[in-house]
Amino acid sequence: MMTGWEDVRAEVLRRIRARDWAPGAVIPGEETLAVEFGVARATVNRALRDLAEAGLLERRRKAGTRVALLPVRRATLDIPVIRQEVEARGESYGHRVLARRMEAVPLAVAVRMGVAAGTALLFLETLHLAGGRPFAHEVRWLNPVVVPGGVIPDFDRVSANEWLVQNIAYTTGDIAFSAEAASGEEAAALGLCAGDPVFVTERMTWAAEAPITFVRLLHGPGYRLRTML
Amino acid sequence: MMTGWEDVRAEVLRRIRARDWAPGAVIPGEETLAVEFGVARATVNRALRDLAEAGLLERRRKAGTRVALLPVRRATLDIPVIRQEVEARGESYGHRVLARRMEAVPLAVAVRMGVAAGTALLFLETLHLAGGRPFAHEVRWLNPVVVPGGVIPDFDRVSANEWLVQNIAYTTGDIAFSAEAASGEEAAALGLCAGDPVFVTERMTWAAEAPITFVRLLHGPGYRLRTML
DNA sequence: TCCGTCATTATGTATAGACATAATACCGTC
DNA sequence: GACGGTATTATGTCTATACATAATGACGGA
Repeated sequence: MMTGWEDVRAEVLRRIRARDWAPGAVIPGEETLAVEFGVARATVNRALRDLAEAGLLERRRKAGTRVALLPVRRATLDIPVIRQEVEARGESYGHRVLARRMEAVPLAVAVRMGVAAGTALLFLETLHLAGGRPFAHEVRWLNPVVVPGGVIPDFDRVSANEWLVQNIAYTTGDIAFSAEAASGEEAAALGLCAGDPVFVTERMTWAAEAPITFVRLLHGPGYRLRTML
Repeated sequence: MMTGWEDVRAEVLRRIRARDWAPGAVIPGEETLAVEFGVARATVNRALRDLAEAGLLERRRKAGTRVALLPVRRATLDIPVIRQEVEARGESYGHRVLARRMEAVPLAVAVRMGVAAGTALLFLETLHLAGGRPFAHEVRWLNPVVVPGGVIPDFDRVSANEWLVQNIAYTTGDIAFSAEAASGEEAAALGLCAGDPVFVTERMTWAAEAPITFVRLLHGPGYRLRTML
């Protein structure tokens, strides 16, 4: 029975997979489908919109809805706070602040953050532990200007990661992942050998056009970032 | 003026960021907000649902809507066909099939694919080129059973990646990313030295409970997987 | 033939009203 | 006080209708 927008979505998806509707072809309009399925147009709209958001349909006003020719698969990644990530593995979380000082940002970071080269920002180096063993190495530049009240904690009790999520949360930003060879210092911190491959996450965070923080997070071998399609 | 669900979403987001509504706190109900904003409840619902999908609100029937305590940031990754990815960089795409044969799957792959150990699947090894230079090295096991008509092309003209998207598309699956050291063979294919860090993408694809394909994709240094928050 | 204008059309969104559902909170019983 | 059933309630969804918007395609003038 076709009672709900998820049923409509399932049936539309079935027809796409079964090639009843060929890739690139225009599918019937919402009104037509609504009549066929015996539901309101709004219900069909909800179903088709959902499939369009997933990248399987392409919709344009007046032009209609067509099956995506080369569907770009869209995966959603959850970016948890590191403590949660560790605890989700059933291990105990801990962290050690290795460095915390005001420092002139290197050029590469200044460019990424959109601040003048040589600007002094708070530099933080932290080691995240899972079950007492190194889990991730974090290097962070934090813009002290944007902190409400101007009071920045020492991050001994709450990691910068978690403190930021709770205090400057609801921001925008971008993330990039890559593989690199660990430098001598990085390797030492993570208990690896220099040159070992590390999984690098670089994240830039903004709040209302103001740069908040730039983080570079290193995970040793064995780390996997997972998601469902 | 509060005329559309995006305006409602913007205002709610503003209040969350401004801490008018504290993290963890219950916000007013849909009906209340609808009256306050002068819109229908369905409009408020659309806005709040959108923010909940983004991970900023948590909604439960009867319990109401509350501001997420530790908002898990949700990033959406687009997984394009490799040819598109290369062409988007302004480089010309090409690929070479290095191996194509029926082969018993290794245990690790059999487990991941959910087939009996030793099952013979189609083994493919491909090198993807960008501007004539190695871009990615692909190792793939493909289940020939699921191919419509049973006819599998030689993938000389169209890469398996693209052929699958067009022919067995609209599937489910999962992806994992990691950093590894290149083996001698892998390094040779990509023009690297053994032990160099490579960015590894492993993807398992299913269609209606049947395993379709397992791919292991290696990108050399310099590759970055990017997304917006 | 080319080009700008305008009617057409499919999707996008808003609305009021209704019922469904899940989960809490309350209340009575033991 | 502990327990279990039930009323209450906020969200989830559907419907019918209406208008908004964008983009196409047809038409007509230069």
